[in-house]
Formats: sequence, structure tokens, C-alpha cells
Amino acid sequence: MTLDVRTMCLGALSEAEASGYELQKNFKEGPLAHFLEASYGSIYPALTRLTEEGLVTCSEQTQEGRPDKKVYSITPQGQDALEVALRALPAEDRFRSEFLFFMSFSELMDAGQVSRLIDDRINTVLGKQAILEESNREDLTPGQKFVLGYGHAMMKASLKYLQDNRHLVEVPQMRPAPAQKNNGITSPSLNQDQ
Amino acid sequence: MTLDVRTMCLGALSEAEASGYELQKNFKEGPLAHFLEASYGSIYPALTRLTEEGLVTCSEQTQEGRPDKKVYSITPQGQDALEVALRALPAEDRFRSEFLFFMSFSELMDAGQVSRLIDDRINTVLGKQAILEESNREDLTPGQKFVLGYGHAMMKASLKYLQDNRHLVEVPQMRPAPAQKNNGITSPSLNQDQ
DNA sequence: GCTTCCATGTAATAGGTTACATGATTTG
DNA sequence: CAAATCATGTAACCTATTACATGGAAGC
Repeated sequence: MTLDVRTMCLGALSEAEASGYELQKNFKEGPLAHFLEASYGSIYPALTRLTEEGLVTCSEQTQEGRPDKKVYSITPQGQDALEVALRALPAEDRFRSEFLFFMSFSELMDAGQVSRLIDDRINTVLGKQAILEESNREDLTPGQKFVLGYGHAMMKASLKYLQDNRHLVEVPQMRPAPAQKNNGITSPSLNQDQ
Repeated sequence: MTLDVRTMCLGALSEAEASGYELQKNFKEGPLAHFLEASYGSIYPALTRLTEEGLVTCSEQTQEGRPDKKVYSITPQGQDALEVALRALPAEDRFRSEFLFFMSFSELMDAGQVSRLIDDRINTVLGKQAILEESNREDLTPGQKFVLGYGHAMMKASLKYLQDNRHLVEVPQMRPAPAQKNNGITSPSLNQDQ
């Protein structure tokens, strides 16, 4: 089984009823933001399908000063389906990083580009960290807190690694360079903790 | 630009010539294993396309005792294309974790399942760590070492977090209701396989 | 006045996985 | 003797992204 948008929506609706628009926002800014993401183009069809299958119901709400809203709620069958799904074994994570791919070819880039890439990366991680911190409220379930903490730990580790090891790819390689002191290239061993 | 299998293959071939079969193995077991993965169904068509575009060339090699092999090498145009691609801004990481999704609903699972999930996760991370350690050879480029070290740091942080915080989801939550009867509603379950 | 937020949806497209099809050889 | 490894490829399928289409209200 793969974690698809349909299951993501069902899970989110088991926490609270919401519209498609709100779901997208929750994925993007909620406590699970670091590993969930979905576009409207996948959310709306998913909700239609869940409704057809009887796992959620929809009630249209007219609002003043705002567009109409379709609020979806989970049904008992939906809750059941979610709990059944939760008994299976989770599939492996899907992680694909263009940043790391680029970095693995740092010798093919000039120093400026490499540094820029790392700076950008640090900034995006800081941004994501801020999002997680904002969504850390008291009303989160233990599970959500656990997951949020996990994301936070990963980002902290990421920042630390980038800061501590950027010199490995920023030190100009094979240059007929003049005397540059401080050639502190530490052997990039895997197990360097401190 | 998105990191597609075609670009992954081109990058790998810029390091060394290889067959499609070898590329898959390299993705799965090499120093970039933690964020690259591709099936044969995507690699072989990608190689065909790269050849058509003149970015790689192919030479068939007959082997004794083994099936014939198609060894692909990068062309100057291919090397050029790779370096051009490297000047762009990398797209955001794609990360989707079914494990974390499950954990965020830990209250809906029984304690045994939660513990099993965490144990399994620890074991898979340990397995991936072993793969990375095995691929840590001296002939890696600085970029590859940097990326491999990054993966290693992430896994270490992951293990530490799991071990230090599993109690957050393993402590039994105050459940009001004792016996939940299992009503056998044949609900249209989510992706029931097996 | 421009941009962002609210709000829903469809269609074209891209990109990938899984299963299928084939088959010799080596390892346990 | 069964399983894994080596080796390539296609076809059916699935899922998700992007762009398109629409439009009022609120904030800057």
C-alpha cells in the first residue's frame, strides 16, 4: 500500500471536518508538513472518490463574503477503513532530493554555486522549522507531537550537518592555488560525533 | 526541473560507464542510496531516450556465462547537458513517509502495533546505515562523501529520536471505553491487498 | 491598485511502478 | 533443487503535478 492523497485526506478528516481548501493548507502548514504535501488537483478528486465510496460525507455551506464551501466529514465506515489501513505494514518512505543529487556533483560546479545552494538550503530548512514550531500546539495528539518532534529533530540534524561540513565541498578542489593556509580538510569520516 | 530518472542516469554515467542493471544496483546500494531509487521500468526507457538524444552512447558486450550487456557511456554533449542542469536551482525535496503518517494516528492503534512499527523502523534504518557504511570508500568524490555523510547524520538523528521518544506513543493513553466490539462491517477498505 | 486569500474543479501531461515476458548461471 | 543473480525490455496502470478556468473580498 502506498500513502496516497486519498488516505491522507481520510486521515485528516478523522481529526476534524474540513474543506478541500483547508486540507491543503493543513498539509502544508500543519504538524505533518514536513512529509505531507498535496496539490488541489489531487485533493479534490480524492474527496469526490471518498464521498462516492461512502467514507466521507459532504455538506455544502454558503458563506457571506466568501465562496461557498464544501465541508467533508468522516463516516463510521470511513473511520473503520482508516483503522483497518493502520493495521497494515507501512510502505517504505519515498525520499528524493535534488539538492543532494546536485551536491554529489559539487566538483562540476563552481564554488559560488555550491555556497549559494547550501545557503538556500539552510534558509529553506529554517523556514520549515518555523512552520513546525508554529503548529506545535497543546491540542495535538501524542502521535502528532511525536511526528512533529521527529521532523524537528531531522531539521536540526540537517542544519548542523550543513554548517559543520560545508567546507568539505566548499574548499576549492584541485587548484594550482598559491599558499592557502588553513587547509583543514578533516577526513570526512562517517562517524564523527562530538 | 525535477530530478527524474533520466537525469539520475546521466549523472551516474558521468562517474562511470554502466549498464542499466548496474545503474539500478548503484542507486540502491551506492553512496546516494538514501535518496535515490529507480525501477528497471524507468531506467531502461530513460537510457533509450538518452541515447536517442545523443547524451550517452551504448556498446553491446557479449559475456560468457552471463546475458549480454549494454554498457552506456556519457558523451561530451551529455557531460555538457549535466553541467548545464547543475547550474539551475534544485527543486524541493520530495519526502513522503507512510511510517510517520501511521505514527500520527498512534491513538488509533493498539500498543503492540505501535511498538512493532517502531522496532521495524529502527531495523530498516540500521539496515540503510549499513549500506551507506559499506559504500564509503576512499575513491568517492568530496561531493559524494558530503552527501553520504549527510545521509548518515540523518539516520543517526532518526535512530536517536526514535529511541529517546518512543515512550511518547507507547505509553497507553487514558482510554475511556474498555471493550470495543468488533462489528464486522464490510466496509470498502482502503487498498486492501494480499 | 495590486496582491493575496478564499474556494472549487477539470484536463492535459508527466512520471513513475508493477507485472509480465524470457532465460542462463551461480550459489546455498 | 530452489533461490538468487545477472540481464533487458514492454505494456498496463496509477498517481500526481501543472496549467487552465472562474471570481469575489480583504489587506497592503
